[in-house]
Amino acid sequence: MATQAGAVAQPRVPLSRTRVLGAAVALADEGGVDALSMRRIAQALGVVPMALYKHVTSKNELLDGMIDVLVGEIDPPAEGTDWKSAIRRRVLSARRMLLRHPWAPEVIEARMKARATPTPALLEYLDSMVGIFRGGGFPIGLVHHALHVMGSRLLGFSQELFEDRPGRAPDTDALPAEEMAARFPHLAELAMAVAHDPESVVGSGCDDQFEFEFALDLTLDGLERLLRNAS
Amino acid sequence: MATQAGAVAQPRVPLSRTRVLGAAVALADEGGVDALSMRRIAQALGVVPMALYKHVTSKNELLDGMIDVLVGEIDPPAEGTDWKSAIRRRVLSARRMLLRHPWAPEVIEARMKARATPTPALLEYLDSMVGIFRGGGFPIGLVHHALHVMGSRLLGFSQELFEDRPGRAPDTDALPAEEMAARFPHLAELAMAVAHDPESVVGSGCDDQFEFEFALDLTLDGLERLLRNAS
DNA sequence: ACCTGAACACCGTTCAAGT
DNA sequence: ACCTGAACACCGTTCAAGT
Repeated sequence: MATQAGAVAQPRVPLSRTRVLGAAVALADEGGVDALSMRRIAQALGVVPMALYKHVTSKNELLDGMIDVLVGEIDPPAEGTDWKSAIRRRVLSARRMLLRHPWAPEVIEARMKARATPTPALLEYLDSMVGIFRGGGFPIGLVHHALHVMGSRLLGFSQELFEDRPGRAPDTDALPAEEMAARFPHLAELAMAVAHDPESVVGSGCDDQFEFEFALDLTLDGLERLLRNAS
Repeated sequence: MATQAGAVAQPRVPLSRTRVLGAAVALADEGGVDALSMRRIAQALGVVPMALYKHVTSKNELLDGMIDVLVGEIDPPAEGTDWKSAIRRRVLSARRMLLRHPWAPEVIEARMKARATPTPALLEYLDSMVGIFRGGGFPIGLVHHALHVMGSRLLGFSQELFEDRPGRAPDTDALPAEEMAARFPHLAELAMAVAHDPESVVGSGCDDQFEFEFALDLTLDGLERLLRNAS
């Protein structure tokens, strides 16, 4: 059957920056950041690798774009609440986004180290966060401190060293449990206590969501105290 | 001039795991994590690439080893002080280590996501930190919370989104200053205030060391308050 | 038994040749 | 003018051939 000349060679949906970034995010969600390559993104889109460079100038710029896609997934600030619950809600929304994209902290860390300035969407997000603090009566100098205190928690992650990593293969250098307990007695005691804590989720060891909110609230309470002393 | 057969072909200092890790850390210190490749480490050591695999089973295992080298640079815990200043000193020592190796957070983040367990040296470090909290009278459950609250600050970094990055080339997508100020009014106000703050270091914008300690102390004060309420 | 060169299966990106 | 195949300069790691 004959088709209109030229039409058959084109992809059904024309390539666009949005489609490239979408495919990249999907690839990273599936296979982690190691699975992300220009060639594989192209393959997923049914396109020759060089075609991507029309919509993205380099892999680094692609990573920046992916960060902005993620920041776009964070809920806009709530209207008509106090600063504390507005910040709290927003941070928890950022955290939900992050749980969908576990590769994000690593990419954000890497790109932030390389860039002179956060990406545009990140600037917008930070600007709005600063606006919430200001609206809550924070003097500008205290806002500055607050940003440092919140650190990466503003984006929903706290760079845990000890995350639950279910389903991961045991490390090749892992020690037997008894030897672990002998060498790291305090960690062993901690693991024991957490495992028997009725508050924590059964099987998973510790309730990450609870702990995240606990740390977030401690931080916010500290800032609230500073605000009271300042005014 | 004749030399003893075989002697001339050997490197003056025989290769060892320590030498491999040392060369890798030095390479990362110089050129960042992107400059780190097995081939380049081998070149720096005057050795064929495959020779490294005698002392290191893979690049990932090399990265783990590098992390342990860094953790080894953190000062041992101070004796005979209260928990608060012991933790504080140790964290500030970790931060000094980190300032010598700016690539560390990215590598730690990446490896921690990939491994089931922190590296052995990191476990030792965390165990000792837990020991300090315990020695200070913290109930084990509160130690658990404390670790989550401290998060990455235990290792001296707080994953700042807005670090000073002097000497970095301006981003290709950077906006002119006036447009920046218009689009991000709250950040502009903040930048202005920080620039005029007599407390901050001239030229650098904000005093990172001061802000780090400020955030650290706020966190430690929060934990101290929890401890008082618990006992 | 040890060591290592060549090879394999990838990368990101340039560039010139095609339409 | 646009698109793209081949090529370039790299990767980490396997493996077989050398000693």
